[in-house]
Amino acid sequence: MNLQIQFGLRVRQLRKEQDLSQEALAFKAEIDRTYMTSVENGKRNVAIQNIDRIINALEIPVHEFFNSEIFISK
Amino acid sequence: MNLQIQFGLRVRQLRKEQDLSQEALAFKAEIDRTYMTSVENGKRNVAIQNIDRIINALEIPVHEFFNSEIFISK
DNA sequence: TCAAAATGTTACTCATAGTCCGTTGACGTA
DNA sequence: TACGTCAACGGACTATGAGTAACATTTTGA
Repeated sequence: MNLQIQFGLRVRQLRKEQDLSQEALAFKAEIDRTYMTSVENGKRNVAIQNIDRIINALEIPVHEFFNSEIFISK
Repeated sequence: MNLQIQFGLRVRQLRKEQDLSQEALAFKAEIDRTYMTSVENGKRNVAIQNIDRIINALEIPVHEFFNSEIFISK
């Protein structure tokens, strides 16, 4: 389980908690809907600028985003 | 202050704490020496696979890497 | 049950991530 | 004056991420 996969899982988790569709979150983050899909599914080697956009769209501090069981189970 | 800048500062902070040169850390992370320089200086839109490599080379859990004042000062 | 909404997949272009070669300057130390 | 180490930078190059369109599939709720 690498960080790319974990990142996608965490995005999906937080998105669901906020009851947002992929499209709605993608809109907030100003990225493409299909791109968001592939990010959540761990298919993309996302760069830090897009990581930043996504985390901001999820309205959570960076350190809280990464403070999750998902990132602890190495 | 965006995540790209913050990431570079945090890498530099942890590298210094471990008394490593940029070259030594780059070697551990299996990335280019000159690339490490530009990452630390916030010049690069690093992708998550390289973020993963760098954090692993720093031998720190992901959630601890991001649990720093650097990332709190938005 | 079936239309609409949400999600997933493929395939493509183009910008840029990342590498590899080197140079320069700052800073010790002898 | 040399000498070594380290960090920053640049040019040229290749690999790959960003971004999107078109279509397929799954999920949903009435």
